[in-house]
Amino acid sequence: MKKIIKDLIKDSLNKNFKDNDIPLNDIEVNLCKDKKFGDYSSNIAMKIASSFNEKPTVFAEKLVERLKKNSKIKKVEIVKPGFINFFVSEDLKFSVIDKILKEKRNYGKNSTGNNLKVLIEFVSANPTGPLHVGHGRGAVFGDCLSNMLTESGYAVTKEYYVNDAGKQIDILVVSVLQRYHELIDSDFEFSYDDLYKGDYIWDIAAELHRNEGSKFLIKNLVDHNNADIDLYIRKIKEILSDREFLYIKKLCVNYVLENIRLNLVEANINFDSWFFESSLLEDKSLDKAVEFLIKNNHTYTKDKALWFKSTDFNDEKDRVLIKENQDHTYLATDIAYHEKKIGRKYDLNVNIWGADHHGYVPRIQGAFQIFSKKKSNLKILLVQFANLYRGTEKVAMSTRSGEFVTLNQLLKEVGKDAMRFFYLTRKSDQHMDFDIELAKSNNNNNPVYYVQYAHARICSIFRQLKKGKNNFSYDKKYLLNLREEEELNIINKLASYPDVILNAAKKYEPHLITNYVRELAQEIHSYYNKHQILVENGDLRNARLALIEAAKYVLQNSAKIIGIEMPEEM
RNA sequence: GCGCCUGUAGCUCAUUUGGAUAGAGCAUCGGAUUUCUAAUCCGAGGGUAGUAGGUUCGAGUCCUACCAGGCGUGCCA
Repeated sequence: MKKIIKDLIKDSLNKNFKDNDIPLNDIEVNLCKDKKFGDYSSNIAMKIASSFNEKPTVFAEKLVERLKKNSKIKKVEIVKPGFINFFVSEDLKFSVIDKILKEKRNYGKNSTGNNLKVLIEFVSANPTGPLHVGHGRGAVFGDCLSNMLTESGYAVTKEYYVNDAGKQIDILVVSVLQRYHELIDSDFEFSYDDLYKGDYIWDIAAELHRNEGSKFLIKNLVDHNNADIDLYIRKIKEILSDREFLYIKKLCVNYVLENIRLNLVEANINFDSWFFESSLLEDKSLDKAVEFLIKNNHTYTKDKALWFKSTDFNDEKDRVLIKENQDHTYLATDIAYHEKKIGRKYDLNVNIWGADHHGYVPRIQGAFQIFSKKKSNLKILLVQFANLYRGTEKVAMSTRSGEFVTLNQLLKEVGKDAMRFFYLTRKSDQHMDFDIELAKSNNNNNPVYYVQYAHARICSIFRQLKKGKNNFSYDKKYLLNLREEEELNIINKLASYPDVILNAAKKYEPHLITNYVRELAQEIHSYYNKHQILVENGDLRNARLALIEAAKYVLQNSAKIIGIEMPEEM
């Protein structure tokens, strides 16, 4: 829709103002909030009149005079201080319904992505425990963003980066080993400062015991009792063989990761790819990446540690890659991981991180730039935290106390649809409050049901139709019967859908879609309440059925992007 | 201290790359169903957009300062 008008303006500018270098992408066309200003407006005259030494209104006059006659546009008006307002012909408006009924599930798709390869990395939570609600927002955001970009013609790969090689995993292994010993001999009593103490640790220990019996019993394993955790880990590694330790580690990671994967599937999030940090060590990518940095003078040695000169890339200070004890930091493997990404030749890389990692951005962007040797095509999106509430009461969340609400608990309590919708109603860079009570309420407070109900009502009308003796038959000419204000409102809304998708994908803002679908539902409910669809007059009835059928497709299409169901009845 | 993010109705949030009269939901109050599902609709009240300046045809949106909150600022991950 917008494009048609844009093209018209472009055409006029090109023909009549040849000696200009107006970037044609700058032509802006917007939906009018107020009907009296028409359907669409452009501010182009106000923007560029000054460069022609003319008043915006005068310039607009000239521009409009020379607009090519077009049957799609009914009327063009100029309003001070220089808006050009377009009134679209009924015929063109109605054609949207025709288009939707033809395209069905494809309505709203666009090809701006041009089949470019995009890698979206998100969640990537350490496999040391179950996902909690803090991960939920980023997870749902990333998934919806993937859907949006797919809808816009990108070839999207969703990837989870698994940190299965660092110290945290060793701590997980040690935690499990201690529980394993307690399981075998109840006389054991360990302290768990700095270790993981969630119930799932027992489960993994039990699994280990189920599979291997008492094979890994360490006779003289003593409580680490606040001893340095690194020393404790090293000691256990000395007692067990490398193979044994690796075996237990794999078992732990697999257990936790499978749990995470299942949680995500329940939330309707499916990853295409799981990238393991450990693979960077196995295939020497880490060493190669570090060597490359050294060779190209991006590092220096200080205090027996190897530092990355991240200050060259607007970081506040330089960062350690290899510690004094010769262990690598997470930054080192992260850099190696991103080096790998470049080698995988994606046209665009998107990382979705929690906002608490924002300090990490310059480092990774810097490293990425070094390895890609050209303009960075890495986009790092930060998702703010969500505070969890039960009614007015804030739910405390701390990993320390082990008192965090898991994503799975949230899923069970509020359901997949409500959870996803809620997470997506706010702009991602905005802090948000997530009220569990509200999300699971079965009433009009809940926007998910509001939207789903609109769909169910439409379905219900078609069921009702089947019961009667009439059928729905469609012909474009029936549409001329749509004269009610509410009908035109819905048509306008339906017409703007592709622009919403386009815009949301361009700005990486899924909330535009949840907002849209809520607005559409509102128009549908208003219409439903005021007007009967199944009227006696056959032509009118068919026109109205065509309208709500089209609305149904748009509801379904947006629901698919949001990742929620659209039930036929409620 | 420094850096990043945020501040819009009583509450939770929108406001389409700066546009026309800043909009929804919740809550409050008043109405609507013999009719396709009332998980719905219609209406009312409610605003110095944190504060103060600046930029321009035009600012909630951009810039500066200050105030308030969140996060970051490890040889942690």
